[in-house]
Amino acid sequence: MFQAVESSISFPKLEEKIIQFWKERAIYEKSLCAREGSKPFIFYEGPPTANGLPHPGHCLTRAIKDLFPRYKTMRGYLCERKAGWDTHGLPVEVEVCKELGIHSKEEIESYGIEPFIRKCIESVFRYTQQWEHLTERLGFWIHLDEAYVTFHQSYVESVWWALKNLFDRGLLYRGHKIVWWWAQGGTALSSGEVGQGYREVADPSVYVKFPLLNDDGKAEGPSLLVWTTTPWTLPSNQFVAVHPDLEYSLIIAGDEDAIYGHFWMASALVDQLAAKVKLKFELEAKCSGKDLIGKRYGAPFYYYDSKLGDKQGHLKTGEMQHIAWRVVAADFVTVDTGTGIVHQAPAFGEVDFDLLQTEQARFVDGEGPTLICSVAPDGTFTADAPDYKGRWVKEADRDIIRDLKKRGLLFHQEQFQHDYPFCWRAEEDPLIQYPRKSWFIRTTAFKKKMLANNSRINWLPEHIKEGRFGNFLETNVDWALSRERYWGTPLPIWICEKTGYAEAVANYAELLQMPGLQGTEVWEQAKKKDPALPDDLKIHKPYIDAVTYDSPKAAGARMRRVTEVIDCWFDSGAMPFAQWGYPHQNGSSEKFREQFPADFISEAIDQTRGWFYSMLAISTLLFGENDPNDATTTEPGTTRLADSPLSTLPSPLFSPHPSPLSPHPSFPHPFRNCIVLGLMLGEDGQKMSKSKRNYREPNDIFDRYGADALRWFFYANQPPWTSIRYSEQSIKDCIPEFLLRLWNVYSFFVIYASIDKFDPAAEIAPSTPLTQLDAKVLAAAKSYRPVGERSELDRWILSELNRTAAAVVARMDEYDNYGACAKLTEFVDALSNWYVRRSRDRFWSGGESAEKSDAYWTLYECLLTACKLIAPFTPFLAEEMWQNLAVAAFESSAPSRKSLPAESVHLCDFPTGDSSVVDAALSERMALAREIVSLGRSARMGAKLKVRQPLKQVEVVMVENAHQAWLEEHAALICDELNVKRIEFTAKADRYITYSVLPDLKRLGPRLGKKLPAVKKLLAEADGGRLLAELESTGRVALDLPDGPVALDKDDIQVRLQAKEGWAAAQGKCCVVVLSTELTPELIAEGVVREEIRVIQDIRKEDKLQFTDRIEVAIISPSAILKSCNTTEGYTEIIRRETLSVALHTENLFPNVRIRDVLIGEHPAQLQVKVVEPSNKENETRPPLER
RNA sequence: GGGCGCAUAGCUCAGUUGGUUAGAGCGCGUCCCUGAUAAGGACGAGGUCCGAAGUUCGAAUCUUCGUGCGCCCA
Repeated sequence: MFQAVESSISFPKLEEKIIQFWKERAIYEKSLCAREGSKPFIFYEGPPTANGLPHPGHCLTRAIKDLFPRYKTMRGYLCERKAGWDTHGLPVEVEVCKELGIHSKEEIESYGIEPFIRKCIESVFRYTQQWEHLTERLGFWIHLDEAYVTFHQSYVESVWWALKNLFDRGLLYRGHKIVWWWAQGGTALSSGEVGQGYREVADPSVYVKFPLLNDDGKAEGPSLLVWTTTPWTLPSNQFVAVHPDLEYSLIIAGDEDAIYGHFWMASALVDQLAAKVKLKFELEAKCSGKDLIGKRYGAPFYYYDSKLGDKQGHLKTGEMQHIAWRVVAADFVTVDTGTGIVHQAPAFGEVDFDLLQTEQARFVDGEGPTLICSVAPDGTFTADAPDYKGRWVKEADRDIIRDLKKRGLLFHQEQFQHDYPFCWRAEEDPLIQYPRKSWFIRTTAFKKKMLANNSRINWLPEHIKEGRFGNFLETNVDWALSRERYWGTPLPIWICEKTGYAEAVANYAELLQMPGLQGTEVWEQAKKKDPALPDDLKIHKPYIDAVTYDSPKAAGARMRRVTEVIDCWFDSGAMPFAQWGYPHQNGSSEKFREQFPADFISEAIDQTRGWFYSMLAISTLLFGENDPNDATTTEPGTTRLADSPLSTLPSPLFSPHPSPLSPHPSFPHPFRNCIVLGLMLGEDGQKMSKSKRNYREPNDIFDRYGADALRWFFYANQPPWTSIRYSEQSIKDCIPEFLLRLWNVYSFFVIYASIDKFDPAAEIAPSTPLTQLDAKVLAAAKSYRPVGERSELDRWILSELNRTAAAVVARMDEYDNYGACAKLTEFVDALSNWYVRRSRDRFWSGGESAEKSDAYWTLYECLLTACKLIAPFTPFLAEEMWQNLAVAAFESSAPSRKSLPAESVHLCDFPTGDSSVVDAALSERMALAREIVSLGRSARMGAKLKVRQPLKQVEVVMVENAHQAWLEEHAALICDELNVKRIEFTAKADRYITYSVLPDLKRLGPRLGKKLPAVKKLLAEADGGRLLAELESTGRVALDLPDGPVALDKDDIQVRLQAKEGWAAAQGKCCVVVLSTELTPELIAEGVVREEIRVIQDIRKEDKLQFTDRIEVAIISPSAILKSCNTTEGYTEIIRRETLSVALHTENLFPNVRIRDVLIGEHPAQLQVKVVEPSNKENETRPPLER
């Protein structure tokens, strides 16, 4: 038997109970064991950082990550879920700095790297507990206790292995990178930090003349006019850039008194500049940008002139060319601002630097231009620029401009408003772009492969593939890997202090084997001093920096580790193999091979250039693809300047550490399907932020509404990739809309099943295997009839059930949770608002009948299947229902049974739908019946006729009569729902309606084209009835258009019905429903009887009577109709039966019973209700009286 | 500044390959039904489908431009 269902349900409480149940019974573990040996479904967890508190956005990610593994597990796959934590990186350091009240690198160093790093470890796990609690509370099943952690030695060594592989293949090299540099703090800022610091400022903007040189190197003729907002970069000028396809003009600028300039500039900007400087610009000549390329000009400052002014180098083509102060071509030159001639100082701009590299590549090695930089890392001029030595660059702007003016090079000067980044930690410090030595991964050499890999990934939404992610790969630049920081995976490269020879080390053990090893005692002593020090720290800074060994290249020289750590995105991107400690951990090769690549990952869209990229790049570089024809090529201009002597690129298939993945896996890897989630915004549409308090703490949501409500909100309210606005109301609404509606059906079932002692256990033989408790199992029950023998309503809902299951499976297999949820919502609505509603009489009927037991078996099956269907979505509710409907139902008979229903719904197989039970025609017909009912109600509304008032008849006019016969057979159902005596289907009903004939535009559009509007007009104006008659007799409708006749057949047109005025009628898409409004005394009396029943039932409820309590009723009224109803045998019998009254008194009131003044319809009455058999145990469990 | 995305009812969001009267839920209003009852249903009001131009017989849907917002990158 079933356990009684609480009348008021608290989902949060229920969920806490279920969590305990899962834990005690180890259900998650069992769900894995049950699938041992099955096909794997591979999931990767993108590691979150636990040094901040989780917010609702994290719930979304975790909810989606939970859904598909649960679903796939129920579909029979083995889906292991290994958690992970991202622990390195700048955000951690920033948190610690905040805590310590410091922020510069110097302050960190004076605090001490060793204690600083220990603080980092503490910080990383500060909120672990909250994260773990959230994970559990949300119902996200994942192995937290086996989580991979990016700072663990095993993990770091996997990263080292990967880096050594890349290094040995020449893919990891040293070069320069232009970074946003905080000169005062001596630190590069990450792009996120730079982005925070933009503000609008006015900077000096100068137009400067660079005189062109003739063949003798003399400045005689015109100049080039360049524009810049950073005068301090002019001393480091190396080139100017023009666009080869733009038109340039040679201008003489002056007024009546003098000529102020003779220069080239882009033609498109001439008028604008002339207006600005209020001078007359006389056009002397025009040329194309191409014609300027290669021309030499005089450097704006002399500082490097003596060394480089006349210096030439050999081009790779064999010719000679000057290496500096030359016009070069560049696509990035525009005519938006400035002069179309762009000053290039490669030290202080990324595009400028790229251009320098392109130039370098044209020259023979060693003969090309090198970087000019007259600024020191602290942002002051070096001795290279003696006039300004030691002065802060921004502060020197004014004097630089003055100097240019003095030398006649300044053409114009103004203030320029633009956005410029400042340091977020020191608001007054502007950032400058500055070159730093950096280590790079040569990802550009794998661009084609990454694109090929990407093209085979199933991205959701699809536009990510060609859009954001594809574009990002197209503009790929080498990955700047190193960070001049402290808390991160140390770059495992040791360099000979004498020769510069470098080598990579794959793991700690390998390092310990190195000749002449020294420095490990630093770690050992620290550990001795503090045994609590985690061993994983020994391969971190500062300990690892102390480890040195003999150089193989120079006797007596030491190999020392480079000081940098690496970008923490490399850590997380290495997780496909690093999570197993591959290749050094025992068994890691097998594990890696088995769990690679992932079938499914999901993160938010901000991970496009983060985790999604780092995973794809690392996997593509390390594991490639088994395609011998796919040679890699280096794209010109995209590689960085390499300091390392490795200039030739070995094939990526070559590896000194052969991969155990042999042959190399096919693309895509390391992930096949990726759901890119939208960002979750706060209640106000802004980014969620703690200080704005525009969202609620996850725990608070769980306590108020429950995890199922939150999950359903995520899955069912919108496709997961739209940005979701946190909406408390929407989460709340999920409860009545879905959870509670299903719960009500479930509770209805249990209430009636208990009253009627519907007991599946008593009917199914002990030997029957019960595990799945699906239709096949239920069929073994004694009173279970084959679906085909049941009523239409039963067949219909079972058809809907199986159709829904098939549809949900189809959607979920395509990772479309939103579509799947829509199907589930539709089914629960059908079950609740039509099946149960229409079956209520059968459940309420007394005694036993085949129809009643059909209703139980049907609803039972629907609920059992539904709780499996919703299990991945709302796992708690599903479990609660299963525990009662399946587990508790068979508990009492358990000892005698061979098998029991699955211990948990999450151990069940996911229903896929039985197509033999699906009846599409029936679905269509029932939908029609529902529409007729809906229209009937609408017509009643219009005529102000309450549903409780019975009517004589309803007439239904149909557009098509295809389903008429079926509807006639089910007239009773419609009559009952509409409370009418008779239903009539009318083919021709010119009395009630007019016909209009509409063209089928989809069909006729391509055929008729421009004639269509005329056809539309003719049909609209014509008499629909006449056209239909013509169609019926001739099979077609002939129309005379101005440009010739057109014939339409039956398929070309659609018929619409329109109810005429004056009838209680309502029209829908395919029919019109007309009510008969005539009321006879009998109908009125019946209406009164129904009113009276409702009033008595209300009182029963109000008095909290048991369902089965018998009552006596006394009613006294001056109303003749009421009196007559209450004394007419036929009516009193109905009243007594429906209200379980043993007697209906109309003469006297009872003494000592509450008298109620009520309105029965519009008839006043005094009414009393008295229980005749007080409720007791025996009474409660007794079935209702024979009624 | 560049790339990508979004913009539909008061709110949260759907809208399949272009097709006739653009939908759902909530909220609001008017009612109804009711022993599933702190549910359920019907009806109504509420729309410049962000704006402009274009393609087309026909545009919320396709194209171009613009505006606003978000993310990523500068």
